[in-house]
Amino acid sequence: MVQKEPGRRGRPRTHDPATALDAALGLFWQKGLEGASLDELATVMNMNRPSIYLAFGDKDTLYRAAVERFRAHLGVALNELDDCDDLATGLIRFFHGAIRLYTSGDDPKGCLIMCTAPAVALIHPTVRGDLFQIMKAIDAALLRRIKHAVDSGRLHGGVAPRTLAMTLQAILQSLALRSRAGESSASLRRFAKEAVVLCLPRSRGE
Amino acid sequence: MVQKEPGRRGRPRTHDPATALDAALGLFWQKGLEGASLDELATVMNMNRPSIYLAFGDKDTLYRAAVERFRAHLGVALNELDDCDDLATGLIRFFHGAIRLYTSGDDPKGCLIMCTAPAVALIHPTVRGDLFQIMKAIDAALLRRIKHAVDSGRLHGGVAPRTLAMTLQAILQSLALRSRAGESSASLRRFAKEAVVLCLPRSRGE
DNA sequence: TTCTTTTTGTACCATATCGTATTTAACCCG
DNA sequence: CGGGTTAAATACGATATGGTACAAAAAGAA
Repeated sequence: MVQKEPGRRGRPRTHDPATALDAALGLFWQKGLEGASLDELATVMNMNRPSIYLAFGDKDTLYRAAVERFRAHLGVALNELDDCDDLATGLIRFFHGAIRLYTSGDDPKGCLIMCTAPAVALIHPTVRGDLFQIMKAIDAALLRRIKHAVDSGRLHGGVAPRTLAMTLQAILQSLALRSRAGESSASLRRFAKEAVVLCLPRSRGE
Repeated sequence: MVQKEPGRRGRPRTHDPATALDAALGLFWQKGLEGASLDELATVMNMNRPSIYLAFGDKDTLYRAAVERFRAHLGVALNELDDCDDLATGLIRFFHGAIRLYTSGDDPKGCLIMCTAPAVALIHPTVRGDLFQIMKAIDAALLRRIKHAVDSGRLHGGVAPRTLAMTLQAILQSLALRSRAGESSASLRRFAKEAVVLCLPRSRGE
């Protein structure tokens, strides 16, 4: 019904795993790991519970898959930094893209990862491990971009690039938390723009 | 058993409400609102469930009381900023105090508010409102201190104080999330120290 | 002592939850 | 068409949960 792989045996699945995972992601995003029940998940995924278990494993595993998918979205947004010569404008674009994601939909939900994973991090050590790795990966991605700007002479290396990277992620995390708390996207955009100016040492160009 | 107020009628309570609330705070801090069951709460509080309801209301209300108590702790730490003439050293002290709080105990738990409230913010609008108000209050407290430094000529007013205040809270929030994710307190302390240097425009004194 | 008041403690209940055993359906291949 | 294979669908079960009714206890007041 959904797709026809010729060599595929047995009854065909009526769902597309990717869209089903996206639906699960949406519910986890809104309600968190513990707030989303399997019944609700089954509803939004258009699957019954046994099928979920067959396709994705138990609830924790499904949640971790949703987290990984969300992380991939962020990774794509991070790569957009490379499309921009100027680091400052690239960062502003990245932050504004994040704000758009965080405040999309009926009610702003912030970041699935930063807003829902910490709550269960101490109960689910694997989730905590995922969270730690994701933060480190974001640090690394920002650091790579910063070093590139320093090497090409467009950024004064006055402060440790590592500290700058962590501060930029702090801003990203704050955007995530604040949007979930209900702060307006206009306020967040203003903050992001001015925070970049605050944090970036003057580039030689301007 | 705990205290004898002369005019008090009825059977005396065997628990101290303040210490019971602290115990509940500890469990919510570790497991979040949904992860902490009433049975566990009753155990750590040394109360049975009906007594909890009589003293604190339902689970959500108890959680909000724990959040308010934690916020008061942060408020005290924020006031320490006034004890220090130099804003930079005051901020570093404040951040280091927060790190000490976030990484205290057997396993680091981060910030009760920033790490557990966002997960349920969309399900419990009152919690989201509390979260919003708390963020605004922290912004305001930092802003007040920044303006004071500007007025007394110790801080160059190059960037909007409001943006600086929000950026400083972003650092605080990042300390909360990162400590919960398992980052070492040594790394966090280094970050906090260097981030303050990065964010604060040079003061005239140095 | 007896009554009133307030808290404690036990028992209970309706429901929600996660997970699975089992049956039924849909498709490919021979 | 019939056997094999895979997934869907129904049903079930064991347990956990939030919340409360009710009884017992401990104090002051009369």
